[in-house]
Amino acid sequence: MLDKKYDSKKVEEGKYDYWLSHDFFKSGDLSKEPFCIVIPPPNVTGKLHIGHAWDTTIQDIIIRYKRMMGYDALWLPGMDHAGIATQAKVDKKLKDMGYNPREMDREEWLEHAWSWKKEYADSIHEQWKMLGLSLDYSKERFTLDEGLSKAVRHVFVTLYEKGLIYRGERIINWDPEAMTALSNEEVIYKDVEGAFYHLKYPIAGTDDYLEVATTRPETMFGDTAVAVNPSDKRYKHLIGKKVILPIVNKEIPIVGDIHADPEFGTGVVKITPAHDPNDFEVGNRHNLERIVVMNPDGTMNENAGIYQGMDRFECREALLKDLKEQGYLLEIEKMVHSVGHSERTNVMVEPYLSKQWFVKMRPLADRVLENQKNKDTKVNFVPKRFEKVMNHWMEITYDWCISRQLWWGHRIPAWYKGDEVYVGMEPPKEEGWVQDEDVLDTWFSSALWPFSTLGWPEETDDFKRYYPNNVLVTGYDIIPFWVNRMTFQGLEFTAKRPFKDCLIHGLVRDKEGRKMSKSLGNGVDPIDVINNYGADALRFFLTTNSAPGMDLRYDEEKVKSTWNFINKLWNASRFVFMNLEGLTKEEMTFKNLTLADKWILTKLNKVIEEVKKNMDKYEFHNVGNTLYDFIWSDFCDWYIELSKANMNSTTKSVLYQVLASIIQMLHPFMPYVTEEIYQNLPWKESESIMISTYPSVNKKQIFKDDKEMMDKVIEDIIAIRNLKATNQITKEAKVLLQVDKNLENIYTSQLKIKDEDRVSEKSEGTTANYKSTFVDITYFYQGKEVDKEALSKEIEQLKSSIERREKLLANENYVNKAPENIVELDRKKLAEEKEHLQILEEQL
RNA sequence: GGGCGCUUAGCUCAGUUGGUUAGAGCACCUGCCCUACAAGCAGGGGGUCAUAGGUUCGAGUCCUAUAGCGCCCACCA
Repeated sequence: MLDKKYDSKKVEEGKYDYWLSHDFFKSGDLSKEPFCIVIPPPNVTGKLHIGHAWDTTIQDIIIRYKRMMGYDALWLPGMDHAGIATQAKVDKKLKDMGYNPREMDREEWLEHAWSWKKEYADSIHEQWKMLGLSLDYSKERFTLDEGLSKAVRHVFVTLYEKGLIYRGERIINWDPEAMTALSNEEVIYKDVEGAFYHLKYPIAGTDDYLEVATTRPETMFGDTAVAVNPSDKRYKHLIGKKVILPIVNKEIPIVGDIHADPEFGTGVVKITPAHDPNDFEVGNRHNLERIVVMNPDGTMNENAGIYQGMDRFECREALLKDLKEQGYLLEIEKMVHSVGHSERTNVMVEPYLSKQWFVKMRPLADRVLENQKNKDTKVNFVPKRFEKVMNHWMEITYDWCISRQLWWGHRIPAWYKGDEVYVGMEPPKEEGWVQDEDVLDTWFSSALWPFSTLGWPEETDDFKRYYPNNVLVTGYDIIPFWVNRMTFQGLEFTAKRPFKDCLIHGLVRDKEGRKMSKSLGNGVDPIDVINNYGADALRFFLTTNSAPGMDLRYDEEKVKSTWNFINKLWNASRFVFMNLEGLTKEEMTFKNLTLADKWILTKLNKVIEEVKKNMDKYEFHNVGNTLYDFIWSDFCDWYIELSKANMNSTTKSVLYQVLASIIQMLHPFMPYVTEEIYQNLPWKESESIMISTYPSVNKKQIFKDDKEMMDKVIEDIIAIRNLKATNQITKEAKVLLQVDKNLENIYTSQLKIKDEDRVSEKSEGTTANYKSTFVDITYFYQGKEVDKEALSKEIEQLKSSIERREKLLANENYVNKAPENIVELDRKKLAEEKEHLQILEEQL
């Protein structure tokens, strides 16, 4: 028997190990249809946050549902090495321990990184366990595993051979803190207060000068031209002449280039080809020298003359001071402009000329755009609107910088010997080749995740069986980084979409609607929530409180109310068990069903239908609301109350069936408490609820007319209770009750009418009467006259509703154009309203 | 500049191809310890669905415009 109160800790204890030890999470039953989800691999950098809890719970709901629906469900777990993020954390830890990570031997450093990985992987496993995720650990992968590394090399080599990977000197986003290149997606633009510095660049051989406006004066050591627009009348005549670069005292040409916008700034742009992507292009058009003026750590190099060794921002200050003193600084115009910051280290990104590896994106992206036109092979986004996000990215994407100057990652499979380059799966046999020091962008391996985890590039059984994955679940913020890249790599290498559906959810926000962040300190640790309310409450809260694709506010009050719901379910189960004690499968009977039995069974079957429909559409909030309402209002408030007055073996069987179905439908959302209740059923179809069969609609248990009749009886009872409450009719009141014999028990039990209070004719006191199709009830009590005002109000409302409906039905347009069932409903409703009105008027 | 989302009860949110009198949780008011549950039960109040037009027999839902809030992408010498 269950305890009096739901205790999440007690319920959850031991269950996960029980499921694990019985291999319930394992996939591989070849007699069933396969269904596969691969987990978005969390970074091995720290604790899972509440967003992970949301993301993974959605997946667990889907996979548990499919498992109960008879699929061979594989949910493949794994983690991501998370290059920059992990390396930064490991470095910090080493520094705290007193080491200088950059002076360490690469191999030695990697040992530290692997031990870090192990520690955090263990902690992530622990959190998955607490969340109750039914992951098939026998198939767990890590992005740096041998198999996945092989896939990475294979992809690199193949793309290289196809000419879709190349090495070149380009302006890339440089993170001076992590000292590595970044892709565009890893740069976050933020508005910062800066200034437009107007500088005087004297025109050689004259007393005149050009006014150049720049936000980054420290890059002037790399200036190799100034540009004006060829159509700009102010400066046209100067093209071909030279200006003298202040401080440096070097002559550089004035070139005409459309890059210079006459409307912007002064119309004169300094050109620094090694420190700006646009200037790089201008440089290419005019054959300009590229001068790098900074070191990888963001300090100025030898080209900066006396400023060498200063940090880039220090240099700016010092340089401006000198420019001012020498009369070259004309004006400081304050302005807010957006500046790129590193996603990981948050430092300002430096556009930097550097030799890196790139993926040529255009052909890969075009393939995705083409495929998305085919409804049978496209990735189906849920909600649909997110497809636009991917398509737009595919339209505007440019080459992906994939090399990273890090140690933690897949080493680039390229070897150099002098000017020769070799790219291959294995190192070249001959002596003298040196492997590229760099590793690949983390997302390069993540992009292969849906298939590399299944053994690809080998044609493994798993790959053939579980690919494409059925659904990928992730947040909309990850679409550019990951979803897009999986899609083009999937199409390129497997000729298939990586997953059929892509279910997108939003972000978890705090109670005020702010994004959760470390700096605000408003993050919520899912483990704390689990400790306070249980994993089941957290899971149900997360997955039933927002529409697909929308953000979710974390609100502890709602978690509490979820806890209340679970406690309600718990107590309803207790009630059922108290009455079912010893019920065997053989004793189950559905003979002589009462009106109430038929009503709840009909409702149950409607709920099953509704729930399945919404589960299949990933509309989990609808499932949650449907079940909440059914369990609390229909089952607890009505059926259980009704059952108390009529507890026989049929009632017991109905109680059993409804409860069993309820917990099965709730199981994907609340695995622990439903398992606990299931284990306490007097008999059960399977060892665990996890492997039981999901409820299906039983048409024989649908009794439409009885259900409608019962609905009216319920309406009556509510109205009579209302009558009693508004008139303060006490328990002692006498009752004159006329009711159909078959319904008598329902009315007397639900209205708590005792036999001794019943009278057969008019009695003393004030009277209050309620009459309907089924019942005519009069109370005789001590107190004020019935409040006729309320009755009059009700009559008025009814009259206006009747009038509205009559007008509607008199409208030929409506009757002719509206669907018949809608019109029919109005006619029926009108008849009922008229009947009701008559009854009310009699009472007045 | 381009795209997307939101605006519904005091608060947080649902509302799926247009169709009964627009729903829930929390909060609020009244009355109840009735042997599943007081973290509960019974009853109740509360919304001109951001604004203005339009389409339609019928609009919270579709179209157009406007306002406010938020997000993404691009640009920013």
